[in-house]
Amino acid sequence: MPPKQPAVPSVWTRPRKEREQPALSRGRIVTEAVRLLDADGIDALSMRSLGTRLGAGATSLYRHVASKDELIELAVDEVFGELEVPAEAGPDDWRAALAATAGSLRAMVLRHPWFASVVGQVGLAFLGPNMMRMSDRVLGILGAAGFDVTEADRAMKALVAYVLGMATSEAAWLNVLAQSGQDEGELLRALMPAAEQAVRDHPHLRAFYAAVPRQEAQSDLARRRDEDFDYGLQRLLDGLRHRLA
Amino acid sequence: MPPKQPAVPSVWTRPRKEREQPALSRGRIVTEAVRLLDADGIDALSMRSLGTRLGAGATSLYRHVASKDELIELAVDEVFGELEVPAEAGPDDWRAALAATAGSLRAMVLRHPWFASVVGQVGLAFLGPNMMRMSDRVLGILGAAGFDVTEADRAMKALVAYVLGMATSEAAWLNVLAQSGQDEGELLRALMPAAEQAVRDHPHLRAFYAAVPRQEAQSDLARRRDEDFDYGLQRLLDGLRHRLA
DNA sequence: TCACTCTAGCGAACACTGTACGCACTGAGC
DNA sequence: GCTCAGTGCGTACAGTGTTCGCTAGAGTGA
Repeated sequence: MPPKQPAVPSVWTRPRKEREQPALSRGRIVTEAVRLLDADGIDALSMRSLGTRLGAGATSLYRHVASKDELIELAVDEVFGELEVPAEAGPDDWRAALAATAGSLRAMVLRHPWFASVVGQVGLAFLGPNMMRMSDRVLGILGAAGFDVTEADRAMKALVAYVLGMATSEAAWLNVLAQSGQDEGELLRALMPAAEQAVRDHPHLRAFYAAVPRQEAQSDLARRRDEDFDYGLQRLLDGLRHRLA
Repeated sequence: MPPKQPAVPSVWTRPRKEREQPALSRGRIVTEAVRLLDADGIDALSMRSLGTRLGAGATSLYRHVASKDELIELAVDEVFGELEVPAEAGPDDWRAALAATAGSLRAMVLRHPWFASVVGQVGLAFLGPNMMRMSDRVLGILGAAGFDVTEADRAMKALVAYVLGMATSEAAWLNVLAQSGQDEGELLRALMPAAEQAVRDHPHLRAFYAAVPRQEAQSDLARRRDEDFDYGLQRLLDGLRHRLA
């Protein structure tokens, strides 16, 4: 047994585990889970690893969280809190407002690459408060643009599906990239021979591969991804505008 | 200890494991994996459960497959083999061809609901032969429609992103539905009170909820999903056509 | 026929996983 | 002081993916 604490503990010699508040809480757990996921990816998240990060045992977490699946749902909604959606828009700037929303959503996914690997499991069936807030705003923007209720809902679903689909595949590529430990250009060049081999019997794919420049700086690769994303987004917005006219 | 086998085994009492051919093969493993996934979902797929289904031990699989992740990638590409893409199309029917492709892709995902939960992990970084075949054809259709190489690639990415995003969220909902064991209408009605509660502070969401009919037959629910999917698809195709004009 | 190599399959083992259960402790209210 | 609810944790269980070294048989060449 260690000796008893002095009656008046100094700031330097206070008990290591200062039990100020309940110490563990849903909020703290979820925040730390997101931190862990961001840093080390989905495979690194285990109840034990998260517990030790919080200075707690693994099973203590279950007092605040029903299961690992629920924890992940909470982490997903936590991340949705970062989303920036214009509070409202008029019939003239709905397009800009939606584009900004889409950009913010994509950036959110790319900031948290693990998001891609769980979005399919948790689906959007789980309706966290943050996600509801953003849905409501997007519906508002579309309503102000002139869409009726059910069409606004469909337009929103389409936008979200496009952005998540696009960002998901980007994030999956970034995950591969991170695990390879290589530079993006290096990795691309390393994969090139296999790709050229596989593409031999596919004329259109081959034509595309032939057209893409062989050596590109990192910034060019990133810009190309931005353009890829923007292209489809603009086509979808064009289609929606055409619907209004 | 069970008694030894008789010296001359009859047809009825021959060793259970008749070793005809190599018995295990990459192909057989992948096919059975897809069957298992379709029947019992992603959580039911373990190397041991798959092994026993094939009348083999878990570790035997590793002679034919490098890891569980690789197995899943193979299963994904196997499923891509079901995709039906028109071999070619002219400048007048590219839109119909793309719509058919999109429908086939969506149907494929819904036939294999586990697909949604792995598509984010494996991404589209993995380029299996079946997926390359379909990419090549889609690029061909878009090229014939009048898009240049890089724009065709962007259009294809957008289409696939939209369809997968949409189908993924549908499949996730279907997964929840299947696990609940309830009828879709029942489950919706069961969730309604919580949804109305959560929606209280969100006027636009509330308006949408108010507009959706309370009691719908299963066929109506399915038709509504089809329409949701079609709406975004048509908007995207509109945007692409507008780009050509 | 023998000896040799090669390979598919397997059993045991390892390091982990998510989670159920019951005990220990703490602080609040009476 | 006593009770009681709530918080944390140690142990345990059933299961995971994967490694390693063994076995039994097929194929090959002499």
